[in-house]
Amino acid sequence: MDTSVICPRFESAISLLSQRWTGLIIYQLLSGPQRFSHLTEVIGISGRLLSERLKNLEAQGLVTRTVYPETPVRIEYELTEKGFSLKPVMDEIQNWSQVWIEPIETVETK
Amino acid sequence: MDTSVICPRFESAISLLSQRWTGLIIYQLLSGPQRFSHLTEVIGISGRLLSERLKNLEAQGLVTRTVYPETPVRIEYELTEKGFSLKPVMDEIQNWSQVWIEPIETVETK
DNA sequence: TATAATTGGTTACATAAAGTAACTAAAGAA
DNA sequence: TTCTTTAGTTACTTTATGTAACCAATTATA
Repeated sequence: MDTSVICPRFESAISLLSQRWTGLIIYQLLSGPQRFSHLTEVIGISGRLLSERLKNLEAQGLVTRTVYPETPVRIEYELTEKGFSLKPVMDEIQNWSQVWIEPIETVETK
Repeated sequence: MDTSVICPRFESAISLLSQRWTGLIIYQLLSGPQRFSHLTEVIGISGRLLSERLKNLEAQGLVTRTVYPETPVRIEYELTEKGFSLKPVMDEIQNWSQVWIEPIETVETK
């Protein structure tokens, strides 16, 4: 009987990316620090879940949260080195999608 | 106001990988055709969900299902070219995990 | 002074997805 | 006939996600 198990580190990494929205958030932050409200608009995620995901990502050291006490307050989320180093992963997903996903797949008119 | 939207093809690809277990199933099948029961054991997924995921993957052209009418019946799941071409994505996730994930990861995604 | 506007959230509740365990079909073996 | 094996399915519980209303802090406006 084959008792081999999938590499725990790989499993941990993929469980991170398997969480809904997390991949998109990281992908979006690759283009630079962004505010909470901007992320909700661009990604199409609710405040509730974005808040939860960003807290997780912060706790895992992928994202930093910076408060700028302006008026109104500005809070920016930015990838750490750990977070930014997922760029090659995102690039490969991008490459794959350009080759294998139809352009008109899942295009909605809201 | 910034009306830019994330690339629909990328979004489609990442929504595929964001589905729980899907990434692990593809990763596991990269090492060759495998049977239903073997996948459940190695991945640690229930029959119910594995069945559902494999149907999805087949419908999306990532996996093929082959019946060998032996005794007992043998059914093998195998990546198509489309499925196998996700290898570079998996490789990059693997690379990242080796660098950034602790061998004994204690951070939970709650 | 009271009201409004803006950002960055949180709360409460409904719905969808995932986890669990028992069950089934088919087909040959005992 | 009953048992075993593979490959699932069904019924039910628990968890995650979607939705919309609400809140706190801060400053501008009537």
